[in-house]
Amino acid sequence: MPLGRPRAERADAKRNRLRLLAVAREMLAESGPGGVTMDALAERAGLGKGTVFRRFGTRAGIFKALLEEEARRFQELVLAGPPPLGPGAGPAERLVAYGRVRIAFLIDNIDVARAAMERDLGRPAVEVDMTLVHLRMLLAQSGLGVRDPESLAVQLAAALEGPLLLYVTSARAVGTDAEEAGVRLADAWQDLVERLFRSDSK
Amino acid sequence: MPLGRPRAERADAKRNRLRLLAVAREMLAESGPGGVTMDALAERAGLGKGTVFRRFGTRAGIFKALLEEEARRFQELVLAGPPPLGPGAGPAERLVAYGRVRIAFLIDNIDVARAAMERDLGRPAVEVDMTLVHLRMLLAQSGLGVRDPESLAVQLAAALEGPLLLYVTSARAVGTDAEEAGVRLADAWQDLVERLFRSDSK
DNA sequence: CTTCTAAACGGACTCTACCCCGTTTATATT
DNA sequence: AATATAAACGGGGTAGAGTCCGTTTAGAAG
Repeated sequence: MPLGRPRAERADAKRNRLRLLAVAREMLAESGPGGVTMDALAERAGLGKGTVFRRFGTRAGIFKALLEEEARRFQELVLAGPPPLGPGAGPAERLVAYGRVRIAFLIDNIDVARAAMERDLGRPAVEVDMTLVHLRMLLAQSGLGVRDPESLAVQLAAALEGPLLLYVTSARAVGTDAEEAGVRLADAWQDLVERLFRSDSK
Repeated sequence: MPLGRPRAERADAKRNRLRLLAVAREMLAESGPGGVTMDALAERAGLGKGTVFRRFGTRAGIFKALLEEEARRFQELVLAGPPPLGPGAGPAERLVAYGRVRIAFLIDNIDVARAAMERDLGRPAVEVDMTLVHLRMLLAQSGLGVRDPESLAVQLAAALEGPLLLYVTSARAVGTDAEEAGVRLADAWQDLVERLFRSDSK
């Protein structure tokens, strides 16, 4: 009497989902995010357009899904890998390490990340939540006497991801810039975190 | 021999620009951002669609323009109004005050702000730049030994505006939430700024 | 093996942002 | 006033996201 769960994903549904993601990755590699249109994706995957939308809800949904695949890998490092990224180091150190890796990740996938937000602001998706959850945890462990840790986590998440998504990209016309901008942001992030922790001389 | 400037805005162009903004405000009031379509706007203003696009470049451009009108008013308060928002108070105090007012502003105009970004990420527009410029200035005055003030300003700007644009809105289905979320964010912002300044015991 | 039903499928349809380019007009110049 | 020209205008055309709903199918139950 399986009433609890909403019944497992049907086999054909799963097959098609994976196929669509694979094809999307191909198209992405060939012609960038702009080249991935819903029609083209459907046709090239040999499926109907309706199917694509039921599976991913929206165009941005496809990019979110792609991003999550990537992110899962590195989430494991965060949860169970070696310090300072994984457990074992102090909160401040881990925050800095997480920021550095996260920034690198976003720069590598900046096109996809931007496409994942487009036309779909306000639905942070699992993607962003990952950062949020992690920051929350580290802040809780930190022993800082924060008045509202939840809000601070939100702000720090925005400080970490926002600049990449909003600013760096616009200057991307230059090209190699992104690399350098990433380094600067990472350093600034470290500076910010350290100041935050230094302020608590308790 | 006026070669320097690109020749002033033509009279008819200006008239139409103002008319379009006025009509857009009307439509916004009547049916929200979703109700403002380019076709409808053009028709109701008695102009061609092409004109709308030449004037504002993109749909988001219209909302940016509306936002700027609003923002100009309060920018004056920042630059020349009474402390702590205006000059006269210390940098930390002014940062806190700016954040509070800015958050209130964004909450009041959250629909428009979101519409101004939609489909147009990566072009922060004058809107965001305002915050950036102001933060940069206050940080410079602060005497904090920041390694890279520019990057920190970017991060703080994101911390201030990002949460509104990304999180609050998604939970807006609830309704009255926004009000309360704004207060929490403002308090958290104050906390963040104060910690930042406290850390520098120079 | 047959039946049944929820879920998946497909593709025509709609709705809009945005482009293009031939036509019109404001304004500077003579 | 006549002329020249850069800018503005209009609105039909294109493309792509997202919706709808009738049809098909997986897979559970008997």
